[in-house]
Amino acid sequence: MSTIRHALNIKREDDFAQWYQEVISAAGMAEESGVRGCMVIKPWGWGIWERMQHLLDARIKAAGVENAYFPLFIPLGNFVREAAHVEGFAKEMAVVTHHRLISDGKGGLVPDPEAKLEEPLIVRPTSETIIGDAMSRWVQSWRDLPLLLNQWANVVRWEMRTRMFLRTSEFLWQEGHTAHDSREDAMRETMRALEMYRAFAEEDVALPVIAGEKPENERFPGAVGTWSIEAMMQDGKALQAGTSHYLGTSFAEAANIRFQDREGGQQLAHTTSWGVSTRMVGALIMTHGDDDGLRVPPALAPQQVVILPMLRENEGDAALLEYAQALRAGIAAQSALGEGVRVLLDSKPGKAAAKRWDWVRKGAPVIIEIGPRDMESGKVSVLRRDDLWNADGKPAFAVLGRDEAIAAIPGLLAEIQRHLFTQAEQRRDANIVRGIGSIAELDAFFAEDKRYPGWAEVQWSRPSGAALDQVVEQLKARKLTFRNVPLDAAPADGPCLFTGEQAVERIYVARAY
RNA sequence: CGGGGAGUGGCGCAGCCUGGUAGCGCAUCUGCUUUGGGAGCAGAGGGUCGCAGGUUCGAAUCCUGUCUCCCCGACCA
Repeated sequence: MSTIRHALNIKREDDFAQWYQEVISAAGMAEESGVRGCMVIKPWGWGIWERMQHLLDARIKAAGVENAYFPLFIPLGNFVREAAHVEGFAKEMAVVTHHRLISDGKGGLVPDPEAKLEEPLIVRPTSETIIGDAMSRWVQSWRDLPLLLNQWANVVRWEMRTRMFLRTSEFLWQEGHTAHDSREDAMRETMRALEMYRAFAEEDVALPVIAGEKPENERFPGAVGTWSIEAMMQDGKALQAGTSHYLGTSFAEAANIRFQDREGGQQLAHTTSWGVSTRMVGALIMTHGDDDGLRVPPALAPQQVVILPMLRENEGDAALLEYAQALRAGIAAQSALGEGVRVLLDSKPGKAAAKRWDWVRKGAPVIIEIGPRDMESGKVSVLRRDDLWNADGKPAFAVLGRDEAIAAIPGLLAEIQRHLFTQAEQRRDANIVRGIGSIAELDAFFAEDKRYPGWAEVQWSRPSGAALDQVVEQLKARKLTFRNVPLDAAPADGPCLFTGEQAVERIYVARAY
């Protein structure tokens, strides 16, 4: 019944996976690189990641954490010291074995057998070991603690199955690494990072998340405890959007991070690590994207307002451009969401009506079109990307006076930011089921033909070891996973869904990326 | 890494079975027309058919290998 002609050729409900790729391509975010699992991030995708970096970096620094940079290559011997950690990553490691190429005599190049490295270098999959090595030198006394470090870097994990932004062989992230003089202080930092991620996701990415503890089987290799923020995508699947780990003293033991305490004794430091990656861009797409492309929350939009003058390639253009430039200057002088408004006057050749759809696909929050008639009457036509269509299937332009529009921009951007969040939050909350009392009810909720199964919050007795493995197998047979134990859940008040014993807490069950 | 599918101008595809020096739509460029909204008509440019071998007088097409992508599993942020 819809007369809307969407900006994309594929709808979410027809093929969510294809739609996801179409958004990335149509919005000019990234493309294939020819190297397995690696992507070229194009300016619009990079601009969004840069905004994420900027906002998250400010939060990291505000917590007193300092940025540093550690090498991409890690000596193999350095890496092997923490057993569980190594076992977790060994099967997906890229290894450098040579430092020179020679001609193969057939016009090609091969690694020079004479130039074999004595000790292979691994390409970092994460930097606990190499940062731990530095920490062991930097930490001598209790006065050196806490040591709070972060680095922005690329890492490589040789993944079997890759998807742009969600799981690439090389990805970009920040990894925080901290060392503390006590379990309590390290735990405080672990939870601080988790809360920082929750605030970043919800306030900046407009991504509603559930912060909680991962079950034992989902812990980071070598960690004592792992916490995550989990977000629901538009196909109902869960996506882990950030993690924070309390590593206990095992990494300190492996790297020999010891300090002299106030009484003169030697103690092992307690360490943490926490990270958010380019995967967050994938979360943004699958949360805010629609059948017209991406919708970028204003806080993350490289350009928040795009002005499109309706140029005619005639003598009237100069006056129209002047009118548009005055609008641009007026908007640029405004502040929204705590920063100067980022506004672009797109005066490249081409019809405004055609260029409009490019910016719709990119998801610029506000698009303003100006024609000669607008100019004559001192008006502009404003289009909100988060609310694109009128009931009649036409773009929902609002015609405002130019000064009126300039004054309205800060409030409009804040409203779009809020609207994207509440829209996602309502969709998520509408698709969480509580009070599931049996496996049969769980199966019914996740029935195959249901397009949008969402999540189930169930009560459980927190089994461990083999008992947990058994439950995990039960879920795996249903393509389900445990997500996390939410920090703010109601106390358990019934039997465990899996063991029948008294439940001790609530945990989310969902399909996951 | 196992099973399935696919790589042909920027994008989407046809041609392959039955070998004979490449085609369509969109996009691009030029001209004319149009001009408050995703323009119309005409013309033009652009591809050694993923890569490497092989069969053949001749390979996008047949054979072998290899790389990359997509879907489903196993694995993982």
